[in-house]
Amino acid sequence: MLDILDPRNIDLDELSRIQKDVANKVIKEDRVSNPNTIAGCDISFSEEELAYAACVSFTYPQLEKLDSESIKVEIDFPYIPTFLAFRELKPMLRVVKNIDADVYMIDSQGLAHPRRAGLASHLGVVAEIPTIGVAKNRLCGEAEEPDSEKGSYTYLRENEQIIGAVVRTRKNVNPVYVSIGHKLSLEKAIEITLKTAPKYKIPEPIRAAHKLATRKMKETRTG
DNA sequence: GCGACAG
DNA sequence: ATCTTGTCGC
Repeated sequence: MLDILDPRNIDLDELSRIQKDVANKVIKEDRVSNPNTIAGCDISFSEEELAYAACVSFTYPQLEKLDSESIKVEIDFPYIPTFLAFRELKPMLRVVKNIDADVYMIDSQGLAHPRRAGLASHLGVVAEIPTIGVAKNRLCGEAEEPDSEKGSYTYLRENEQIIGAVVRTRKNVNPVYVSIGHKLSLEKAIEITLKTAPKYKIPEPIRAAHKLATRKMKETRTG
């Protein structure tokens, strides 16, 4: 029996071609002038093949909660660095479809990816929505350490090109990795990231989505 | 060949 | 990502 979760049974060259195609379709300029609503998306995993995807929207820049949605999803692809989209794209698409917002913040890289097609960009291109990639860790590129004050940032570079920014959303706390997802400039992405993180390192929309997904997952485990 | 490697 | 209590620091 073929194990679909076994990385050895996957044609990574073919998936790389898909990612390069996605990268060519990414729009790096602002197609949203003044966003009034921002949503965050995330997924929580329980077992290998079961997870919960959540999306929560807020007013911007006031950050008042507007709407939320969470769904149970089947996972049919393993976690392989640089191929995260093939594991989380479908669940994200389903949950994003139910929540309306001007901009979507995704817990992953956007252009700050070896083939410039991280999950945030992939989702943006496929769903045709403005997205921002906000990751807790670096995938590729190099950058200097930003100042420890909140709001400071440095650019993440790879081969002389700026692919993202290392942003300090909280004083003396590890920075987040921000990059263009789709239909928004890097400057706008950084601005939105900072404005949606008034208190914690992780921007409120993503934080709320993560908490909702995790809560739903644990409710199913217990009850 | 070796190390790095979003979630 | 997830498994987990207390604990150090602003």
